[in-house]
Amino acid sequence: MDAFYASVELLRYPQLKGLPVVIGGGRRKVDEAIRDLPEGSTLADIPVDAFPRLKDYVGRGVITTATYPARQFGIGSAMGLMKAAKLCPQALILPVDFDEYRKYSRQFKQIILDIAPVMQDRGVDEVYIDFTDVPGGQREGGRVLARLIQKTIFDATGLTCSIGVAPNKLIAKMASEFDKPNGISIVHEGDLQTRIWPLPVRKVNGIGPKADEKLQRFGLRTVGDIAAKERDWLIANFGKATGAWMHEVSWGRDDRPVETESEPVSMSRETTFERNLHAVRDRAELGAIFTHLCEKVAEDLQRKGYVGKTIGIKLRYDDFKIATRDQTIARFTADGKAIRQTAGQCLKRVPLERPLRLIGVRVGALVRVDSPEATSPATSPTRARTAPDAAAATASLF
DNA sequence: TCTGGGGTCCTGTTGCGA
DNA sequence: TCTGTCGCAACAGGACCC
Repeated sequence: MDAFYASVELLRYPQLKGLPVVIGGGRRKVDEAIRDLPEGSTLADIPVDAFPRLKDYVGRGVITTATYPARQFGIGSAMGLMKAAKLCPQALILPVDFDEYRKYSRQFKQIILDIAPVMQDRGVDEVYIDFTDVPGGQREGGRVLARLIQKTIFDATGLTCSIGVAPNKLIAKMASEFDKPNGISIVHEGDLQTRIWPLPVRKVNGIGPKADEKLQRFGLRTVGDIAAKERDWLIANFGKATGAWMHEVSWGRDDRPVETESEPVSMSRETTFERNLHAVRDRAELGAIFTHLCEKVAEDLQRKGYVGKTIGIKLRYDDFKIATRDQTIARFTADGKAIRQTAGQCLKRVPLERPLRLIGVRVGALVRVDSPEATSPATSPTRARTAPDAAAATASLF
């Protein structure tokens, strides 16, 4: 298989070109900051001076994405806004406009589908493409097709797009980062030693901060360092699955196909509060938020045509520790009240002494509402396992 | 100084029935 | 009847990604 990995650059406000800009923050907060901007103006025609600066932003939130000039200051995705403000106080801050992103995302994917129909959706701005069977796909090692895709997307949307071409998804994704933004990188099997092995291990999709840290402890800094280790050594130190996976990855091997369709496994809604809330003191407020989240998940399920039967909750305490509880019920549901009821049961099994900063509701084990399972008679009640922390329940607080 | 929201997948533990 | 063990499903947590 030959794979493309394409990602579009969604920051596209021309007047902001070359400036340090971050997108992020609580939507509400940033909206407040730009409330006084000219009526009816879209972000694209707002003058640079009108945008708020990071130094003027106060409150919780993280960076969703940042322009390359902003990255020069050390700013990156998922960084707290307060920290980013220290690094580059003059950076402009824009609200996250997911509706807008989704619109462009659909366009970008449709264009690719029209050209190369074997496409895997990887989120709002990224896709994998198997172009093995695309007529002319092999010309100049894929470069001709990549250029066509870039040009078509740019003409239709004004978005630039970085593309990696390689024998598999793993390498294609890494290749796409070689020449950002708006680049095309082609990596052949024989380029493994020269182009992949020198990369830091963190560049591998699937090696995050934790795995990186552990690898560093063993003195493994680059992909090549991993490749130099025996497979058995990796398995002994990282576990059977992870160790074997690391070995394969470091040798550039990846046989995952490009998956053109997938069904969702779960849907959830969660929210971080403006200030920490306490289960007792802020009971009414929390209860209202909790119910609202259940209704939102129910709406999402109904709108998308799914029902689920594993209901779960998630709490994040003030110390950032997370607790989750879930429970599988006998019948599939997409009903807000049913979700609320089971989620409430889950809540009784979790400690509620500490202040909370986030609460979330999740529905998993999804099937399509029109599938046979969805309407089949209730399965025998799941074994009620005694909750080990049932004693921690602080009465029925919600 | 802090750290969003929506997901997926994996791992270890535990309880249950065969 | 008692006990061990094995596999499965459910659950909790955590890593990771966009």
